[in-house]
Amino acid sequence: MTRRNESPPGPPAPVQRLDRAFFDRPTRQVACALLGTLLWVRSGRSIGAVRLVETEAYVAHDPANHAFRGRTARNRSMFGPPGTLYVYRIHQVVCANLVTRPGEAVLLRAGAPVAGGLTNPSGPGRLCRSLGIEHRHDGVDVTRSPSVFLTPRAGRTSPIVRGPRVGIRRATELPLRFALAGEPWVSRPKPWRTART
DNA sequence: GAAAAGATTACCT
DNA sequence: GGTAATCTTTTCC
Repeated sequence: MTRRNESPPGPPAPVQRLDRAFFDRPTRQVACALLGTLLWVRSGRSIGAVRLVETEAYVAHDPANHAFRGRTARNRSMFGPPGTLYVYRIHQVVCANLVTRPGEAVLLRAGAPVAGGLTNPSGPGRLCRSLGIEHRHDGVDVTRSPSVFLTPRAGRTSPIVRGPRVGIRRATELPLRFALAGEPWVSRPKPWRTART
C-alpha cells in the first residue's frame, strides 16, 4: 500500500475545503482571498456557516500583532502550521484568527449568515458567538478538523475595499483591514478606500 | 502577588 | 461619540 500525504479517510466531500496551500501565502493575500469564502462550524448535531465579508491582517514586525513579542502560552497557536485557528479571549468575548505564516494571522471580523440560522455575525466577537466558536477551538487545524472548515467562494464577489484596523492602539495607520464593498454585515463603518489587488 | 492593558460590546448622552 | 463592564494574560515590583 502506498503512502499518501494528503488523503484523509472517509467519503469524498462534495466541495473541497480550503487546504494548507491556501493559507501558506503572504498574510495580506490570504486576508483578501478569504473574503467571500464560507466558514463552517459544527457544534453537536447542528452546523452553521457564514460567508466572510471582513478580515484584518496581522503581520510580522507589526506592533499590534499578538505575536510581536514572541511566543507565549497565550499565542502559541499563532506559530502552528498554516490554517491553524488562533482563538483568544478579550474582555467578555473571544475572537478567531487563521494562521498564515508563523506568527502571522488573519482576524475574522464579520460574515454574512448562509446556513444554520445564525444571528448577527457582524464583529469579531459576535462572529464567534454566532457560529459557536469557543476558546476550546484554539489550535484547531481547519484544513483537517471535522468541526471547523472553510470552502471556496461561490459565484461572484463584490470588489474589495480596505481601511485602517479597528480597536488597536499601535500601527493604526496601516490599511490592513479588508472588506467586500457594499456588504451590509461589515462591522463599524470606517473610511474605506478601494483596494488594488 | 498586584496592577494595567486589551484585535470588544452594549448602553449611555 | 463616549464610557463601563468584566476577566485573562502580561508585566512589574
